Amino acid sequence: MAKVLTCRKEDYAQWYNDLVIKADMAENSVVRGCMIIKPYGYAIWEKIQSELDKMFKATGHSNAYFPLFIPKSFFSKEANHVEGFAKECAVVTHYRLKNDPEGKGVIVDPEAKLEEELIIRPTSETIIWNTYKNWIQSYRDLPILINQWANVVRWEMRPRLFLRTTEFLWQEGHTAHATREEAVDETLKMVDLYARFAEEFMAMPVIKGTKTEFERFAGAIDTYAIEALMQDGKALQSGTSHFLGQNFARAFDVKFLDKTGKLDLVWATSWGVSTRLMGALIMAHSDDNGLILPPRLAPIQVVIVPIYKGSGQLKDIGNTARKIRKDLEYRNISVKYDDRDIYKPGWKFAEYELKGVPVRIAIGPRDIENLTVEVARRDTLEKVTIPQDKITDHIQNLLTEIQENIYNRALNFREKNTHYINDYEEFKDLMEKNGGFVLAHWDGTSETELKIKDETKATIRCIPLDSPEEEGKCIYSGKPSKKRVLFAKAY
RNA sequence: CGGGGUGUAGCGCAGUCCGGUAGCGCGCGUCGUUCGGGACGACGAGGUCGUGGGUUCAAAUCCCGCCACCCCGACCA
Repeated sequence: MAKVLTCRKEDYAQWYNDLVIKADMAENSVVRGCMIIKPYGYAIWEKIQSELDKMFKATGHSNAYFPLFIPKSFFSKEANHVEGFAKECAVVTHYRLKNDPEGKGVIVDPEAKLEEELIIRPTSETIIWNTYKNWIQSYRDLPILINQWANVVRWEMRPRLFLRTTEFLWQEGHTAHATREEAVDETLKMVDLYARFAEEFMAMPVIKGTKTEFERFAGAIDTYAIEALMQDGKALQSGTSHFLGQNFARAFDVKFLDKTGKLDLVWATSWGVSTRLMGALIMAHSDDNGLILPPRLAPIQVVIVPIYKGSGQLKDIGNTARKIRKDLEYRNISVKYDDRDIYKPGWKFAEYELKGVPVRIAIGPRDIENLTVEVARRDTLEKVTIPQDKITDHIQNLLTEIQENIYNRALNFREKNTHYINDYEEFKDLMEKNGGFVLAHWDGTSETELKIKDETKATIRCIPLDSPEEEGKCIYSGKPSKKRVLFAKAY
């Protein structure tokens, strides 16, 4: 088969780039760092959105929409928050263009300067808390459980398709609560929800944990995250949920009267996942032939390819194909029958493998004669011949099996690449060679964390929630430690 | 911002050293033969050579300036 992708072994980053483009998911735009999400890529994002949205609603959240522009002054209200985002904000200073008097196209009209600059949201805490101030007076107004689907802009130094783009799509939940406990519960509930989504829909095992002070969200008391291991041994932070304490309520003066008539600041959380999940999905499962999509997120779950000579054969095959499609669609399986005459079967096989379609059915004259079809699965590339009257059940079971198989494969990979390390030399050696997850003891100081980062490029991805209490010594400083933390090189 | 590289047809590139008709592969269009793992033939369309200046009879090619993009680092969902 003709190679369209760079091999993973040869150059993992190049393989990723090739795949995103060749599978027709996205391309770079004329604006540096901003991508064009193409229909096939967007269809996957829509599946992600749709499933998450159902989960948010099932946990009591509603969608709303807040503005793209945020007054500059809002960013000075929460000190840590501005420090975290100031370096990467796009700023709107003018609101009008005019023809260049010297005839060189258009220029920014200097007379149309804004009194106060507007910041294109890098995240919406500030404008949302400024709004919540007007919505909240009493404990009866709480909780507020809102999510928004939006685009945000962060002026990153080095963009990569899906993984780190200047503009990206995401959802951001922003909730307001009467008590600390309730807000903490919400934070945990949402990180659990993300983990469940990653594992059940993306077939991607994740580790839940809290971030260290150094890695924490700007303005948060606690940041919880899900971390996944990619095939090149690097970690990808795939979702975060922040307990914001009363920081934003304090910054925007959002108070409420409790049942006893006492005035108190409101407790906050925020949580989000972004189009970065697309990158995670690609890197968690795919191979040198292309994308491998989990059936639960694949826009096309089954493709039917006819193999024929002449229009007579195509007609018989078409009738069989359409009947199979109808039976599968009846069970809510999405099916594409590709009878385009401009491409040969071999071309189509390669194309749908590149695009990660979980199951392919091929029907040729041989099958018409024998009342069979050929079924190929994308995850293992295995092909079997199945009687036509068994096909619907077979496909339905196969989709479930593929979903489980790619999850287990990713889980096995992670287990093989998760190491318990007690020796710093061993740690350095591992980070240099294979990467992967390392569980090691840490003395809890940012100083040690930073030194390890400088020396090995590995960072503390999280302090895993399920990490057991255990007496140990910090891998770097030798000071006592009670818990292992998760180290990895990260995206 | 530091280091490296690249701008030539939709895409990938050669041509630049040594100035002289702008080329190759893929893709695209028409027609025909094909079709169980990326088919083949014939004909055809398509380029301000990133940009501004300079040298020259003549510039993709030499000289000077500018711009853009990519890769490696610091930043990051």
